[in-house]
Amino acid sequence: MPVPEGYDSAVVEAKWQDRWRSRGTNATDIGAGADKFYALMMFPYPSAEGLHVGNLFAFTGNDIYGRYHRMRGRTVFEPLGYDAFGIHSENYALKVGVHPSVLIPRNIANFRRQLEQAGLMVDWRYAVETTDPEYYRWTQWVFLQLYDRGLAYRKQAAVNWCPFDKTVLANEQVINGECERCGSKVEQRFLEQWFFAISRFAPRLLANLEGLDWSDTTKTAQRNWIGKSEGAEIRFPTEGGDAVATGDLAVRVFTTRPDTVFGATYLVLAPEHPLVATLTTADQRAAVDSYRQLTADQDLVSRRIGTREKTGVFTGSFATNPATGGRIPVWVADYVLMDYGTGAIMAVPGHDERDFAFATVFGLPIVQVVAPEGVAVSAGAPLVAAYTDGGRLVQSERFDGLTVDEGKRRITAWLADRGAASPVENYRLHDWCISRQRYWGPPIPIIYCDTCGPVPVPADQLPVVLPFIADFKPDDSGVSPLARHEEWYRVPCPRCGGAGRRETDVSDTFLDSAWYFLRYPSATRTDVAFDPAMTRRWLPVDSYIGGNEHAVLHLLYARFVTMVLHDAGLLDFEEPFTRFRAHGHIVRDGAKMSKSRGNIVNPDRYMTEWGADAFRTYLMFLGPYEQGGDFHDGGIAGPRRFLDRLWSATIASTTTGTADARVMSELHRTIRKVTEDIPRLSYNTAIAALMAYMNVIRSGERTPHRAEVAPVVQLVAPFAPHIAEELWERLGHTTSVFDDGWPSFDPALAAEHTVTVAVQVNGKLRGTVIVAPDAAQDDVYAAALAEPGVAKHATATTRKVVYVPGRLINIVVGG
RNA sequence: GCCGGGGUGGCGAAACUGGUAGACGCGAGGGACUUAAAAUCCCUUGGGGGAAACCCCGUGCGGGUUCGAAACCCGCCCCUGGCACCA
Repeated sequence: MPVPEGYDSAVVEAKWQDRWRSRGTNATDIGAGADKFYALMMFPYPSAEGLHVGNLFAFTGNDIYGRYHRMRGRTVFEPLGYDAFGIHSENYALKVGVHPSVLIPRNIANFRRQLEQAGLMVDWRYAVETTDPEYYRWTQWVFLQLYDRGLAYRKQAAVNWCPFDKTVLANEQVINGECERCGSKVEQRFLEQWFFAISRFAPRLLANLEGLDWSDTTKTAQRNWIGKSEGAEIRFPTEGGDAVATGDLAVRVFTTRPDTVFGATYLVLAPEHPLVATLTTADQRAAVDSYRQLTADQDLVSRRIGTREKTGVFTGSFATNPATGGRIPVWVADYVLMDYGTGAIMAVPGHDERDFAFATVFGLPIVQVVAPEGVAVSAGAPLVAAYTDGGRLVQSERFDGLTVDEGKRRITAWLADRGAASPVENYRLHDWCISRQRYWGPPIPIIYCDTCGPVPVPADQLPVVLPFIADFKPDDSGVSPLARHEEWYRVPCPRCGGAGRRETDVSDTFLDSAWYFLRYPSATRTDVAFDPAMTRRWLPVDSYIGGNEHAVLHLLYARFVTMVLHDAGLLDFEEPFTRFRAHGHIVRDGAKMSKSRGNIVNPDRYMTEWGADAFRTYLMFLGPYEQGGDFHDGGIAGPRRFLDRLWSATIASTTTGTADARVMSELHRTIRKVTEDIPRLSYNTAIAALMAYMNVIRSGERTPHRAEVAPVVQLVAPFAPHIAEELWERLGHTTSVFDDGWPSFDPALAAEHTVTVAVQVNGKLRGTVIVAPDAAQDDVYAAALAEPGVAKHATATTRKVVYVPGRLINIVVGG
């Protein structure tokens, strides 16, 4: 075999990246091409550290999928952009003392360089940057679409407040109840903030999941997050406090266990519950007020994750249990949350762990009303713990003996007849707070006017440009950074022309990413957010790939925004992502690769040393794409050697004579394997099959025939696009390998002529026989017994024979 | 605590729908080529026993179902990601 010219990845990759640019190979004709395929990848946050191996792993997997579909004849659109607003950029900018408007373009340029070096098939003409006013103008427009439909509203909500820095903190900036920057104790403050009414869409968001081709883990995560629970709302009339009562003084509680109402021995209201003030008696007022003050002062993080020790106070008033008619006390405790259900519960300490703990601390009565099947309960027997399992009702008067499920139905119906209850479905999903008291985000397009109230900025006045503020650090003034920019802050009211003030909050980054996939095909349009025709053509997204850390928030918000725009008549579909697959994560030293863990690896070095193609192939070979893999420097030599072999085999291949029939049969099996593995994202096994085939065509240092290697160049192309282009050209083609189709396999050629059948005796492997794939059981049985190793063990009478054609024969002998 | 994902050679992993466990790669050992080295190529490589033929053991642990289990069922242990008083 002649010594072939070596494979110089640097030269090949530079050459083809140039060619792709000059020939527009990666540009999609989004207005024309047939059989569209929108291959979307979650866009990255362009960090200052640059692209890391984890990003590249994710992008490469999407790129392979996109390139594969292109080779199969579809018009593939693979756009990419940058999610560059948000607290990460802002905090980093503060840390290094460079303004984010300077930092971000620099980071984006670096990302772009790295992404191009990696050989992604991205059509950069449609790149989007969320920080570009031409983009966030439409983010603001999306806000107004929600506002116009009554889906954006303001309400008081708690934020973490640092009294020293005089600023709002995100939950992750609160460490052990203290400000991460100055260490002072963080408090709760109530601010008017903007919310999107996503909870109204909870039933639809849940129901639509059914029809989506998404990773099961992601769907499960969304279902849990939406958190539907069925139960009843039950009214407990109260006697009121001392004050002369007006209005309805009944406490409405939500419960999933109406069957246990006979065991409800007290009520608990959340500290923020509106009835607390009315129900509190003069005797208890001081205690209740100070308890409410205490919970109000606590920061959100401690309130949420804080100790599970139960605290609370008695209001002094009583309610009537509508089932027993008994008089039960009404308490206030922070273990009841105002923003779930009705903000009040009926406490059943016998059958709820939290209520049990509370009742134990405060000496409240505990009554057992459910007992395990067949267990008798005497009224006085104390429970040592809450009994939360199923069983039959006891001490529940006429309902005794019913199962828990029957009890739920019958008791709810019984109470409903008397106007004391109604069946209710409750959702855990909360409305989406989009206000951020920050600088680095798109301003919320609202102007406050003393006479007109909040007025939306008219669409033709968008964007509300984020003003340049050199010093955007929070200061002692206690106002949002944007409020300090006087010329920007003071504007005339769009409605009456009077004095107005701009909203100084910016919106959540999740809003930027909740619609970016709609923007890509229309990224070049300055007159609309998304062009109707282009949107009909390209959406919904055919394949969306991203990290499962966005399984709930981002994916849910994107679905919500799409649903709203659909209802507004702006989109003709209501689910944006037909198919979604979560990729795994690259692990290093036993932990997910992430900035916070400080174990990130910059891919530049590897791409320079081994080539982008080898590095891409290596990353995909590490492990199953949907599970991720373990990054270790050593392994990359294997994929690189594979490409070296592919190179030399292709260069040296001959056109004289004919291809070896057995090699060709193996080739067709390999084509089949790779063709089946790529759509399943089983990239590691596809690569393994290609490597195994290379071992076959080169075994015994034979010179392969061109027909044996040419299809391999095509099969490798999605993984290692540069070398594939180069070899394809050297094979005499003038068009891109990505426009020359995908090899098809011939099932007849791929079929095996003989198969090795495992022979077991009593389940233990005792030999193998080589037979035709469709050999009859009797023939295989005879052949098996002719094997000495088998005959030796199969001496007793054969009782049974199990034959799996092409696989195995198991001879069961003896008695 | 709850909900996912996982546990297979020295290492990363493979195994279709229950059918020869360890494909493919890394590393390691041996050999060829070379003055030598690198590169490349070939062979070996789960553990134990045996001169060999061959035998036994082996997919986190303990049971079970089955002709047959890495895969299914029951009960545990460990690692990992997310959620977190959701009534």
